[in-house]
Amino acid sequence: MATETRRTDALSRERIVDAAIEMLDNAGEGGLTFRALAAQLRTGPGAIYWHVANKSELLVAATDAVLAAAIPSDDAIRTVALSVYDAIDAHPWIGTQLSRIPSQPAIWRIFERIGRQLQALGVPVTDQFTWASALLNYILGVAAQNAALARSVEPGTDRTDFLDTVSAVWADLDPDQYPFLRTVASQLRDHDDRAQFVAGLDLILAGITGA
Amino acid sequence: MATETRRTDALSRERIVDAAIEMLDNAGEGGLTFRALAAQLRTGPGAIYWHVANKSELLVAATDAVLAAAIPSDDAIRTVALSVYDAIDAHPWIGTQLSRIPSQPAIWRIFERIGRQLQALGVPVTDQFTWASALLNYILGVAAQNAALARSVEPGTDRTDFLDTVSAVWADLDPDQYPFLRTVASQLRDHDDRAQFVAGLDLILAGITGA
DNA sequence: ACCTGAACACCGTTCAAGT
DNA sequence: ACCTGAACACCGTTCAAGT
Repeated sequence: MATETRRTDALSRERIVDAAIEMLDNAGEGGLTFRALAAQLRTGPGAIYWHVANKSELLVAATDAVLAAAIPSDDAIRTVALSVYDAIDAHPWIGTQLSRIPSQPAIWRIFERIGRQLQALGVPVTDQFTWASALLNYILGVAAQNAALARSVEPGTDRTDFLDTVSAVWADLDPDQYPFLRTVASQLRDHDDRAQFVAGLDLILAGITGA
Repeated sequence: MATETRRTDALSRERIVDAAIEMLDNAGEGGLTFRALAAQLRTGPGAIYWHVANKSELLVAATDAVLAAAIPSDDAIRTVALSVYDAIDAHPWIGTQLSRIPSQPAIWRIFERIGRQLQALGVPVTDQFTWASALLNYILGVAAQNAALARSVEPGTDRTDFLDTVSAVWADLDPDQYPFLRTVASQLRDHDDRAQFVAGLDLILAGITGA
């Protein structure tokens, strides 16, 4: 059995996915190109296709890798939820990915932890599946939504400037048509996305424990 | 003042957006092409750029048009929520769009209605903004997530077949690692996405009225 | 003012040819 | 078995030229 000397820069599915994640983080979704990826890995674009079927599969693999690494061993719903939130916040491109291909192994693991916690909370068996789904959907949906907002702000502009602008527009809307938006316009400027995420989560948890 | 005879097939932003929506509905996101759109409108691809800045703006306009048409005059949160859900269900491509560009006029209108309803429910002023955000995020996030699942199933395969497959995978998972998924595997097959959406919504509303 | 359509600068993906 | 990179079939977008 000959021991094989592996060159450290040998191509592998893992190295490809890692490089893809790095490119997505640095340059966003538009920055991930098979030509650029191949250049980074010092090979031709065709070589990648030996390890990965196509770009879609590569994006799924990248999303799964990031999420899998983010899920904590702790089962507490708030901990799991915030881990997922922070992971999507750090890798905003995952947001788009989630609304493209669901039911990935990493998502199953999140669902498993939420479900177990509901069991521990004494939730009736008939409600466990539905309520765990509500929590999972909330976590993924809201995190993705927030990532979208973060991405939509042009790299140059400050987040505060952007919120100021929208806030000003709200404050100027027709009072007959948009009384509520006018009322909360000032709150938009200073709101904390993460705290708001937790507040909504707590609302669902309150609904669960109150039942 | 000469009355001008307008040809019915004159190009306009509205006609372009309508044609784009039709192509997105028929062929999905990949089916919307400036060349195909131009052919449909019996013109060249360059003509579209006179009325629309680029593809991104066109997608935003299409999303906004569909959502604006879907929002009912009724203010009830459940009615608004289900209208949005059904609109995204009918035009799944909106799901991806929502997690790309937020804060569109149509979304403001939804937010406005939710907020007004919370005021009518007697929610404290300090909680109105946060809780309206939680509801909006839930509605958009979950609807987008469900649309993704609907789209991910290949046109040929039946939804039931797909859920059967995932259900079988869950039932076969390691009992030590995935006790919960194994328990609910059978429920996955027969669950109703829309009912589940409402159940989660009611959980949030219960949390709000219980506070 | 508005439309035309060829042309530019890219893509993802394939595949014969290499090692 | 794995890699190479030219080539194919597309894209979004631009722009000189027309009306």
